[in-house]
Amino acid sequence: MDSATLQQLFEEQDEIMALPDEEMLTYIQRIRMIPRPPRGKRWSDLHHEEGSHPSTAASDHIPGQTCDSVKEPILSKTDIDSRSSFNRSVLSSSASSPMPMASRVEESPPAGSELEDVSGLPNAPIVVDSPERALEATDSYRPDDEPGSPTMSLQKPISRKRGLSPDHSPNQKRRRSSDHSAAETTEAISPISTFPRSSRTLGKTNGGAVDQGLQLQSESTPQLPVLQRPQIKPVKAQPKKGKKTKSSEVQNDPCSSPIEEPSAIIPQLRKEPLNRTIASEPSNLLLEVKERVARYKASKHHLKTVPLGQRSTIVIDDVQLVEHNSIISDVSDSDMSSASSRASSRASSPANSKIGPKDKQKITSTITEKGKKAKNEKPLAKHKKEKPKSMTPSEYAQHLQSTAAELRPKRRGTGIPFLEGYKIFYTGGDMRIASETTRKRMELIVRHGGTLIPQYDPKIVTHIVTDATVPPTLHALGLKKLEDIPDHIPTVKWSWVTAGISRSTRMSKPDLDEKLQDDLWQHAAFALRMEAGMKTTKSAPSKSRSKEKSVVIEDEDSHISEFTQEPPAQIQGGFNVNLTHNHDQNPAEVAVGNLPSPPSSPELQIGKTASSSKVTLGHDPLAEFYDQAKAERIEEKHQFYSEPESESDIEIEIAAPVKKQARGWTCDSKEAQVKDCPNQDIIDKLAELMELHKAKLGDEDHWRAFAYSKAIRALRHYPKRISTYEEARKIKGVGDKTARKIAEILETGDLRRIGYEKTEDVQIAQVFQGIYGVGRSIAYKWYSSGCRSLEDIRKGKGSVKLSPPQEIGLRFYDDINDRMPRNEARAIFELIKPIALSLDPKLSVDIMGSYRRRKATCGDIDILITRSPEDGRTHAGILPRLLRELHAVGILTEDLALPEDPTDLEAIYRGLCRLPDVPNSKRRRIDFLTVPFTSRGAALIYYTGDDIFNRAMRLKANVMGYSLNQRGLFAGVIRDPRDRRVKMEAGHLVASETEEEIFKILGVPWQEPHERVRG
DNA sequence: ACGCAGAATCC
DNA sequence: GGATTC
DNA sequence: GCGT
Ligand SMILES: O=c1ccn([C@H]2C[C@H](O)[C@@H](COP(=O)(O)OP(=O)(O)OP(=O)(O)O)O2)c(=O)[nH]1
Ligand SMILES: [Mg+2]
Repeated sequence: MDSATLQQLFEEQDEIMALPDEEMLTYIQRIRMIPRPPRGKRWSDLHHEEGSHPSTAASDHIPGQTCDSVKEPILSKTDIDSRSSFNRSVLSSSASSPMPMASRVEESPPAGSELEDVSGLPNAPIVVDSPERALEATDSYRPDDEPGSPTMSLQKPISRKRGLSPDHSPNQKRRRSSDHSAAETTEAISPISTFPRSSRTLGKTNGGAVDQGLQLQSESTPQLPVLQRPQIKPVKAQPKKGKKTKSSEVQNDPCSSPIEEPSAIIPQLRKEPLNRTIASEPSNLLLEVKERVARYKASKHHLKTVPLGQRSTIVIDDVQLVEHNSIISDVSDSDMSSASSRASSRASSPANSKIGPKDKQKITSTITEKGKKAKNEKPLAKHKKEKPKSMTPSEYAQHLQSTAAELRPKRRGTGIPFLEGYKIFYTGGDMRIASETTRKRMELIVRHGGTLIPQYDPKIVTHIVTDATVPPTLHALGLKKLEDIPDHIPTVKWSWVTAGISRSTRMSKPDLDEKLQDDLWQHAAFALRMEAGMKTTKSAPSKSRSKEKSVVIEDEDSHISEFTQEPPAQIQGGFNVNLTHNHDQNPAEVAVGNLPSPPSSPELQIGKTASSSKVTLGHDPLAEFYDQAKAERIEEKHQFYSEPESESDIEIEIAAPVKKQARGWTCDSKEAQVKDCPNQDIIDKLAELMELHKAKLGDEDHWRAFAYSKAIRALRHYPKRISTYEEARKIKGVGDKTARKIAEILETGDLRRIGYEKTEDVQIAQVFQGIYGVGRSIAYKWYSSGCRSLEDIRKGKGSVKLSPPQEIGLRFYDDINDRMPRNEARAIFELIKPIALSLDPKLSVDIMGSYRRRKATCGDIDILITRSPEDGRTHAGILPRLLRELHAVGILTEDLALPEDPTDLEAIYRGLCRLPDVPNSKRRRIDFLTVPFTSRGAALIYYTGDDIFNRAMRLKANVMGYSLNQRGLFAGVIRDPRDRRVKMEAGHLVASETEEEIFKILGVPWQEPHERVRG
C-alpha cells in the first residue's frame, strides 16, 4: 500500500468521521471488505420483535438495500450514498457530528513501521503512562509466583504456554481465512462469528429467506415517535417471549437518534467486530485508529504529535484523560501503589483444586480474602422450578440412574460401592414431588452403587427402602397391602442404607454384604416385613425380635445425617399466592417490619435520633437508624458482639446496651477488612465445604453454598474466637447445622463432611467449571461423558462439544482464571479510553468493577460507557465501532459475547484483551457496558458492585417494595408469585440518574466504591 | 414452606 | 427455556 | 442452609 493510498484513506477517514454512526459502519465495513452473509439469529429475532411492534409505520427505506449492502464485500460509492440517504431519511436525519477532530494531520505515517505494528504490535500505538510499569506488572506476577496457580499443573495441554504465545495456532478451528502475522493478532479469532447465530437463524424463521426476513424487519421497524421512546428499557416485560424494547435515548433530541432503522444495520453491526476475514489490509483500521486517536489527543491535550508508528509518539496526560469524560465524580483513586505487581497470586479459580490423582488439594484456602471476589456464589438467578424440584420421585430416580456414571465415580475417596447389585425401590412417602430428602437419598443410593428402580416391579426390585408409613408406601408401590410384597424383598428403613454407608468406609464388599443382610431385620420398615428377605439369604435371625418396628435412629448415625434430617417432603405444587408483602403501586405502603420505610411512611420516623447530617430526600426515616446501627456495631466491636434479630428501631434506643446489631441489611454497613480472624480455621473449613457444594449440580447445594457464604461472612467479622456450639449458634447466618459443624471443627480440628463431599467427580467438575462458559451442569455432563481432565475435553473425549466461548475459555484457561494487578487494568483502560473518545469525544468512559472499588487485583476490566444526550446525540451504535477499533489495534483479541442489538443505547460486550505492546502479555477478560445516560446512576451502582453488595441492596429494595436493577429503582413492580422471574407489572421508575438518590431512597448510607465490599 | 437479585446472551 | 455470566 |  503506498502512501498515496494511505493519504486517500485518511482523507476519507476525515469525511467519515463526520458521518453518523450508521454510515460509519458502512464505511468500516467497506474498509474491511468483509463479505458477510446476511445471516444471524438476531435478524429473525428482531424481525419478530420489531414486527410485533405496534407502531410500525415504517417505511420508506429501500427494501433489500441493507441486505445487499451486507452481502456486498465492497460497497460502491453509490451504495454508500444511497444507504446513507436512506438512513438519514428514516432516521429523521442525524445532524452529522462534527467531531472536534483536530485538523487533518496529513503526514502519512511510515507505512513500514505501521505494518509491523500490525503484525506483531511491537510498538505501542500510544504510550500511556509508562508502559514499563505495565510491563513490570505483567511480568512480575506472571506464571510462577502464584501459589495457587497450580491450576493447570496437571493439565498440561492447556498450559499457559499455549494461551500466551501469540503465535501458537493450535486449535485454529476458528476460521480466519487470513493468515498469519498480521491477521494473527489483529484478527482476533472471533469465534462468535461462527456462532450459531447464523445457523440458528437459518434454521429458524428465516430459513433461506434471509432477504425477506431482513426486509420484513426493516419494514416493521418501529417508527415510534421518538419522543415516546422510553428512555429506560422497561426491562424486558417478559423474560421469555417479550422482547425488550429499544431504549433509544431520544427524548432530548428526536433528530439524533440513529436508531430509527435498527434492522437495517444490525446485521452488520452484529458481526462487525467479529470479522472472520480481516483479509486485506488489516493495517488500515489500525492506522486509522492510531491516527484518529492521535488527533483526538492532540486536540484535547495540545500535545505535540510525532509520526505514529515510532516508539512512544504520543504522551498523554492520563490523569486528565481519566478525569474527563467520566460520569464518576470521585475519580481520584491513586492508591495504585498498593497494587503491587505481584498481586494476582491467588486466583480464585476453581482450578485451584487440583485433582491430582494423588494429592487432592484443597480448593478452599483460596477463599480467604482476595481471591474470592471473582466467583462469589453465582446463584442461578432464577430457579424456582428447577428440574429436580418438579420431578416425581420416580422421575428423579430415573434421572439419577441415567446419570449414574457421574454420581458413581470409579474411584471415590469414601467407601466402596457397597450397594452394587442391589436393585432398590425407594420412597420417602412423597409421591408427587421428590423432596430434597428423597432426592438426596436417591443420590446416595446411586452414589454407592445401588440401582434405583423408578417403578416398583417385584420381578426386578431386590430391596425396598422406605421411611414412610404403610399407606404411602403401599401407594408408592402400587399395592394394596403389605402382604403383597414378595417375601424375598426386604423392606427396610432408610437407616439401613446409612448404616451401610458408614460401614462402607471400613469394610470390604463381601463383609458388607453380609452385614447388610444381618442388618435387614434391624432396619425393617414395618413389623410385617421383618422377615422378608431373611429366609432367602440368611437363616432368619429368628423372629425373636418381636414385632415392633425397629426403632432405628437414622439421623444420628453417620456423617451424612444431615440429609436424613430434612423434613419428609413437601408436596403440592399448587400456587399459593404469596401474600407476604403485597406489591402495591406504592411501595410505601408495604408494611414490613421495621424496614426503612419507603417514601411515604413518615410515621416510622419515630424512634430515631434526630441526628442525621444527611437530609434524606422525601424522608427515609430510618436513614439515621442505619447510621446509628452501623456506628453501634462498630463500637460494639470493641465490646462484645451480639446478635441479630429484629427489633424495632425504638428498641434500639432503649435496649441500648444490647447490641442487637439490628439485623441490618448487608448493604447498609461497611465491613471492615478483617485481616486476622480468630476463627480463620473454621472459616477455611466451611469455605472448603462451600466450594464443594457450589460446584455440584442441584439447587439444594446451590443455596447451601449461599448460606455458607453468609455464615462465613459473619464469622469473618466475629471478633473473638468461638468456643461453643451455643456461641456459634448466636451468630447471624449460623444455624444449627453450621454451628454443629463449627463445634466439630473446634473439637476435632476437622470436618468430616468435607471428606464426604469431596469426591472425584466434584473435584473434576470444579476444574471444568474453571472454563469460561462451563457451569456445573455442563461440567457434570462432561464428567459423565468420561472426561476427567481438561486434556480429555480438548481432545473431545466422549464427543464433548465446546461452544465457541468455551473453546476460548479452555484455550486461555490459566489466563482467564488469573487476576491482573490493578496497574495492568489501568494500563489497558488507558489505551482504550482515548480510542473511544476519538470516536466521540463526548463519551463518558469509566472503568468499573473491582478497579473502581480500588481492589489491588482485578479479575477483569469492566468498562461503562454512556453519553449525555444534551447535544442531541447519543452513543447508540458506538460499541461496535469501538470494538472493531480495539480489535484492529490488538487490544481485543477474542469475543465471548456480543451485544444483542448493537444499535441500542444499552449494549453488553464480553471478550478477552491484552496489552498489545507487551510481548506475551496475558489475555484478560474485559466487559463493556453501555447504558442510556439517564440510567447512569443505577448502572454505576450495578457495575461497581461488589456482587454481594448489589444483591443485598436489591434485596432491601425488594423488601421495601421497590425493585432495583441496572437501569433504575422502580416501584410497583409485581412479579408472578409462581415464578418470580416473570413481571406482571413493570412498575414505574423512581430514580436512576445518580447513585446518591438511589442510596438515599433505599435508606442505604452512602458508601464510596471501595466501601461497598461485602464479599 | 418459602425466598434467597435481576438481567443479558448463548444454545 | 435452561445454562452461564455479570 | 438460614431466617422468617
Ligand atoms: O453476579 C454478579 C456479578 C457481578 N455483578 C456486578 C457487580 C460487579 O462489581 C460488576 C462487575 O462484575 P465482575 O464479575 O467483573 O466483578 P468485579 O467486582 O469487577 O470483580 P473482579 O475483580 O473479579 O472482576 O458486576 C453483579 O451485580 N452480580
Ligand atoms: Mg470486574
